[in-house]
Amino acid sequence: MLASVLVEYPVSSINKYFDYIIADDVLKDLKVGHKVIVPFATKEVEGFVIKIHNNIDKNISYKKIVKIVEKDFYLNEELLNLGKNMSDTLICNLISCYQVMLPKALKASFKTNINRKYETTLSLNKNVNIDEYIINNKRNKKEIEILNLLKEREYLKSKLYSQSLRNLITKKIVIENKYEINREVLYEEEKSKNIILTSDQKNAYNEIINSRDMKFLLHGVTGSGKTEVYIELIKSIIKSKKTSIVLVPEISLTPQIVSRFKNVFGAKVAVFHSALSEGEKYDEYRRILKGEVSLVVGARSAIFVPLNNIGLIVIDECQSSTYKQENNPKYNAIDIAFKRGEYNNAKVVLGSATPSLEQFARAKKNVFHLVSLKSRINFSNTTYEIVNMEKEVKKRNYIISEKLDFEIKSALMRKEQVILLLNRRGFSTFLSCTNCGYVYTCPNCDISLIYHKSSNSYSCHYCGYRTTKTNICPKCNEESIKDLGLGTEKLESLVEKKYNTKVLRMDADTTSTKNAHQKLIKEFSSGNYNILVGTQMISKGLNFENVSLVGIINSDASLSIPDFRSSERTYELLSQTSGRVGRFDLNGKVIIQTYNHDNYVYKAVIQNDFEQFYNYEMDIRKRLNYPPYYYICLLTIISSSYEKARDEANKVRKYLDKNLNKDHIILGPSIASIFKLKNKYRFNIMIKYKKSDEVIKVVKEINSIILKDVIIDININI
DNA sequence: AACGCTTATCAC
DNA sequence: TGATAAGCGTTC
Repeated sequence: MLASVLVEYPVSSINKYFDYIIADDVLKDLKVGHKVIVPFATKEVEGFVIKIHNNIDKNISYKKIVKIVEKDFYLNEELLNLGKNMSDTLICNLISCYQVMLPKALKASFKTNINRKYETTLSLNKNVNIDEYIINNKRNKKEIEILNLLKEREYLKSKLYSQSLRNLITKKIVIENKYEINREVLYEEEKSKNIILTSDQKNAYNEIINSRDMKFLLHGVTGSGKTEVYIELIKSIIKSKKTSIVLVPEISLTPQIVSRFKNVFGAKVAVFHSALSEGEKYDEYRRILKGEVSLVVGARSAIFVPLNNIGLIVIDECQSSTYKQENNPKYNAIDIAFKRGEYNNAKVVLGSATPSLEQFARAKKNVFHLVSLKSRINFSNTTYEIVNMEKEVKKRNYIISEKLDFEIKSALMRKEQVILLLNRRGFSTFLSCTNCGYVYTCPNCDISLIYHKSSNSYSCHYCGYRTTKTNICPKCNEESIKDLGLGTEKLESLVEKKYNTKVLRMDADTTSTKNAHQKLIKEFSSGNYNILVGTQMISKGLNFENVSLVGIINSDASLSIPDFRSSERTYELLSQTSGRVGRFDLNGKVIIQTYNHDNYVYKAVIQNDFEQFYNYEMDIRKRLNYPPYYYICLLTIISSSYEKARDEANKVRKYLDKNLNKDHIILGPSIASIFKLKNKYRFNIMIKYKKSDEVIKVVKEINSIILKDVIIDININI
């Protein structure tokens, strides 16, 4: 027999099967989906068995499979088909689709050892008369001490480890029992709070459970208690002996939410998030394989867990862009959820206070069954105010307006806490020479460098380039580099001085170490700090009882990003951030500073009116042929040579014009928004389309028409 | 991706 | 003429 093996090199030139002979001793265990080691050219590599067959080609001299990597691990039929489908629709290598499904410990490319964890306990050898041994070895006090302990009960080897113990083991007086253990994911236990659903939640639950529909959008304002509905749904799924997956954006996958599920479902839950070590992830994965798990809670890649008999998939905060993977395979976990839902006949529930336009549009067209949660639980009054910064600038208030200043002062006086949101990290946002006007840019990218005071360096947020701070202009050699613009670091020190109070900063720079995110949240909620300054990472999911004021310093930054989704993202950011106040007894205030006060986004935000925003934005999308009216495929042509990138991009455009029919709108090539990145030049071509089949067929062939050293990045359905 | 094999390039 | 670099094609 032969096995078709997909070798674990994610390269397009070997994105195909190689056949190997299956020796009899391997054949008895081998399953399709198993991982195997095979000789490949001069080396041995890992690969997946895709097919077992008997079509022998006499012209090929076959090699033999060396061995199965792990007998109890194989990709099941569902996942094998899913990977195939991903590779076809996303236009990427098949092997990378399988790799993305696995924890790192099962990937060949991950060379450090992630082993199973074992524990060794000790017990006495029952065939030896211990008392007799003790009498004969009276002088050996240490040994006798150990033996007396072991008479009572078993001990861990690590607890009693000594030379005497080693002697006892070699003499076979004491026996070692080695067994495998799981690394445990710790969580905080809650005093069992019996959840009683509100009538609103009960209705939502019933509507989902009793409906024959399979796809739902649970639209509930911030704080309307979606999680309780999820938990109730999962309970009923477990009762019917089925399993569930809950996806959460990484950022909101905090210990709070984890312990919430753990407290209800106990050992039946497996958790996947970035704070776990690879070993812990591996153990959680194997618990699923063993069938010990009926609920998986995790971020994006948890959608691929090998659960059988799935009855429910929940995607919380479904508007989040983190469900789309940025690098290959560029899958969207929500699309995968629907695929797995269909295969398993499972209900898929998207939940959000601010669903994406595409999602809400589908709900309106009854592609998704819309379920609304309207009433907020335990919410007090929140008032909104828009501050026109154009007027403030005339009063020389560049950063904090009169109104915000007043509110901060009164909140601090009442001993309440304040959150200030600024969506730019670093100290300053650009560096410029006051003498010659030179702007300090990254040598590898077409991006201005950002000054970080804490590390005293200039750094590029795109390629990671760093250089130490200097005031000398590299162009005119004058000592006249000035840092301009406002970042979280500068805001932190400014606010600290202005209000003479303790300020905590939370952004990618202060949360890069393990569990730092969690520590900072604890610090702030314990009341050690009065003001929290942060980027968008503070906008989601955090609940602080004592926060009564949220100030959004420069909401225009997010609005002016050149992307058709910038209004939508701004609406989401603002309404999510507003949800940080008034969650408990305190009345909340939200102050939004902007230079575009008459923009429709603000009007919808202060009225908390998603539908108003939706209608306005949909009208724009329709006029400009953007999603949900058209799908978008973005091609990026990348080369270290400017001319090559430009010429190949033009070539691609001509090819598309020739092969795609007139229903497609093709734009470009245009210079990418970051034209030069990591020393490579980038051109974009955008295809707007209604049906994906033809686009996929045509785009798939692009690789064969362009130069081999030019990279084409394909992003279908962005 | 990684390796071996063929072919181009250059100093002498 | 050899020695090294660059390009190319193969991997069951």
